[in-house]
Amino acid sequence: MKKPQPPLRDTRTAILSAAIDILHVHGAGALTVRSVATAAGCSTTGVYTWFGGKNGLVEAIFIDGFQRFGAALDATRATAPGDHQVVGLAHAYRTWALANPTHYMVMFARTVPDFCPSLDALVTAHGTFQQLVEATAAHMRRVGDGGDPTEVAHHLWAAMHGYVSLEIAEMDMAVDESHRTRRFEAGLRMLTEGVLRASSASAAVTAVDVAGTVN
Amino acid sequence: MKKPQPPLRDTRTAILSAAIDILHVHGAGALTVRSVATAAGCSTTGVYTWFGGKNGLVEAIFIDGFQRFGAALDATRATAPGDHQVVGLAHAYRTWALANPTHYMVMFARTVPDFCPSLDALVTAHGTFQQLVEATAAHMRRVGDGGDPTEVAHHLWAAMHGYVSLEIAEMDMAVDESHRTRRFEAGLRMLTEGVLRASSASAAVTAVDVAGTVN
DNA sequence: CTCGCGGACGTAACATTGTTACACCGGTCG
DNA sequence: CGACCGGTGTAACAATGTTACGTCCGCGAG
Repeated sequence: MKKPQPPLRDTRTAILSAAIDILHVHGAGALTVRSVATAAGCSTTGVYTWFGGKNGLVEAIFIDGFQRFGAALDATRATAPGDHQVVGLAHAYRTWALANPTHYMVMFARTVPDFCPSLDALVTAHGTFQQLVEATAAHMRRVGDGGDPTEVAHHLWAAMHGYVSLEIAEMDMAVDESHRTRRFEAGLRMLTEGVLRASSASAAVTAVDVAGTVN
Repeated sequence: MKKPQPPLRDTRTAILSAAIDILHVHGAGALTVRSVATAAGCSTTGVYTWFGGKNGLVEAIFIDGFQRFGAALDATRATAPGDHQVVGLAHAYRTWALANPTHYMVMFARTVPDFCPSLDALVTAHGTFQQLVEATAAHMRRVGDGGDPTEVAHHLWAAMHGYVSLEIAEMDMAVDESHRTRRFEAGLRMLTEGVLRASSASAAVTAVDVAGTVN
């Protein structure tokens, strides 16, 4: 089979990076096929030859976002392998999301109306999530918690996503940035302490009797 | 000043309800001025006379959503005034959000690209949030917690929003609905117990020393 | 009663956006 | 050399948000 891929894919990467630039600078509303094409130095056809359309481009943005996101989390895990790896990961999570709010929203909030991530894209997202699971598992092992790390990581993820996405949507009525940071850290502390405190509690996470709590 | 408003605003309500119907049934991507106008039985001009454009219409949807959301939460608070009012409120929160996912996303996730809620809209949203604050305050009073109810309510809100919005975006890899429900309830239980447990903890929420937790 | 005015409305146009059809061009292989 | 095939650009088409303009109706002034 011929040369695997001559530098033809350069236009593909040019288009993708131009799209991500536009998304970061001007928001999802400015992410038009024409603006991306002109920024990439080609015509609109290029978007269709390399991505099949706008949805394909958004999916590439989605996947690329999770790769960058995962890389940022990975870097944090590598440089801060101490006791508070989960806490460091959470801070990296929030830092990346607040530094790339539009990208984060494309990944988590379906900012582009008619876009639905494919299975491949969801697999990439799942891989990023696994980092949180691993860090959580290490943390729980260190503390002697016998619960299910995946489930605990889901709780952590949901909480981090809640704080961060409310913050991005400017729906938390916090006065200033430092207040938001303190709130996030306080919630994070409560969570980690609460999750780790009782092994029985996190064991009950996977099979909890529910009936009594509703009313 | 003449009659305040003769039934002229009927077209306004017709347009708004048609828009909400379309949003609920076909999603935010199908929310076009033309489709709304035809569904409401008028021309596209009506949207501009009554809402000033698509952004105005989306803002009306935003406000109406928070009013309905607040009414649902209010109803729950009225019918379940027992000990677990916060828990009941959380369930009502999740139930409403999962029953109206596209509406919820317009309200919290900026699904419509170039829409930014005005100050009035944010005031309405804040009013809905106050219900959560009041229920939290009552709960904390009952348990003797001396922390700041507003801050605690923010933590609860962020967590609920995290679970629910991940669920709506199909980003939580839960097998089935009951698993998601159990997860939500387990997280909610952890949260309420954790928040209430130590008054000192929730007092520290408002002024927590941070420096040591980052690394 | 007539006239004029102003608000609500519809028709039709315009700019923008996603998408597609078609022609071109350069390399590769028979 | 000629045919094919993939990447590219131009130009068109349908849909959408928006606006200009004309129309109709109700109401108050003269």
